[in-house]
Amino acid sequence: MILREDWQFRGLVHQTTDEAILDRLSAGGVTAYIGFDPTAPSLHLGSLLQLCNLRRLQLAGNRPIALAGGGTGLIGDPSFKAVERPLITEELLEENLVGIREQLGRFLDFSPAAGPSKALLLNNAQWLTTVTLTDFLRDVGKHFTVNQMIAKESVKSRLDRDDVGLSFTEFSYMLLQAYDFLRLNVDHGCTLQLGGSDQWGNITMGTELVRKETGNTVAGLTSPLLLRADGQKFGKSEVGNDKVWLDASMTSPFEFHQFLLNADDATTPALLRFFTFLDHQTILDLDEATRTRPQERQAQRAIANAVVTLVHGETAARHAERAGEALFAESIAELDEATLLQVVADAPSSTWSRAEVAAGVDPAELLVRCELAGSKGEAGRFLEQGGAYVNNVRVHAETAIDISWALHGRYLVVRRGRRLLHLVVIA
RNA sequence: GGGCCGGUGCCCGAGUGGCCAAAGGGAUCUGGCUGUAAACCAGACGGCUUAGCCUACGGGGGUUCAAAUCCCUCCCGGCCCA
Repeated sequence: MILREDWQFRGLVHQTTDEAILDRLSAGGVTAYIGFDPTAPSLHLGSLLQLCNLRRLQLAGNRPIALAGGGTGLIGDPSFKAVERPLITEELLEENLVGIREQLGRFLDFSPAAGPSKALLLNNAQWLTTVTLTDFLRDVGKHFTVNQMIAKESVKSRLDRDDVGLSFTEFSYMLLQAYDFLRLNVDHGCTLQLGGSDQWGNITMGTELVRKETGNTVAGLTSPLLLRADGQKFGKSEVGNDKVWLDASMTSPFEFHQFLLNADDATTPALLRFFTFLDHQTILDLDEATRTRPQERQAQRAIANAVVTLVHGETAARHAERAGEALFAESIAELDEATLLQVVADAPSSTWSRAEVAAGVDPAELLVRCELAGSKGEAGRFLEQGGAYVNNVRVHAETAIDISWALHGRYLVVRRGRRLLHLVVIA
């Protein structure tokens, strides 16, 4: 499979500084980089497309560089007003990089066996914290005019607003990113930067800086932003308003799987192309399946299984799928003990004494103690609205729950809403 | 440093002494329909021992029977001037 054709089929190319870059990538031997945010101990769904792109590159014989934005994370925003770039300490950054490194390893080959296309993980703190101010202003700043910088679409909206300003630090961000590209070109022979379409302005600053400072020609390529059918940015968690993380302890494999399984029909063609490595014919067949038999959700299943397998492994993917089936399609009371435990393996759990359950449990208190409701008032609301279930049976405020409810004599599966679970183990 | 404007619930935003737990929108949550979807419809959306009480309108202090609303002060943001 030729990379150019594959990427065009998948719609991965939004803009390029030089269309011929696709041919060079197809031929192999190109060193390319993408920046990642290291302010959390895990990457999230928003990075998945870029991760896949790096993987695709490497599979085609190119060398991927994952660049952690530790420099920018360390600086943060001095005006405190932007929550987007929280201040981060060097120790925390190091910790985060450990987790991120492991996640990258699922997509990229960092082993020496990969030869010249062995992946690299770098941290821009390495050069951003050591370059001197005068060097930076002379070598980087002199190549750009403020006039062109304020014309960038990325800062224009901020400059036009009359309630918030744009700090000099934030404004300088594009120069820092340009400098990254310069260092990677000089030190590692990197000639391509990838990113989302929102990165276009920053990327072109980089290609320009490299050309002016070294005379080398380097390229930029952006991928389209993945949007949901309703125009919202894709990647928010189903439960709450959180991001979908790649770390199993932050977003369980089950939750992750469910999130993808619930993707709306209109988004599946893009998800299949962006997030899976399925061949073209399989993708076209799945498109067709979505069109003609949407209720089977074959595409969603394929996406969920493929992505969870890639991120968490095959076993986790199988368990997640099985758990969903049991939870939504079968009677939970009829599962044998081992299957039941496997189904709720991802859910938080707590241990209660036999005596207190035998004495009878108030449903509202049950929800609060299982952390499925934030307060008694909220618990009351869920019960009133019919959003509380024990062992998949809807319960109300006056429902008396006692030891006779226990599955296998010692479990209560408490659920709030569609898919928020908690397991009570009776000791 | 000076002048002017502003800081309201998760976000945006109305409110300029009592009728304010605070309009409206968005987000979120629950239910209904359905395909564990989208769209749509209905309801909820600070807490509690819930016809009541407590906590909340940047922080602190004050005026008043009564303050998100008035006064003082501090902090933060924006615009302009130096």
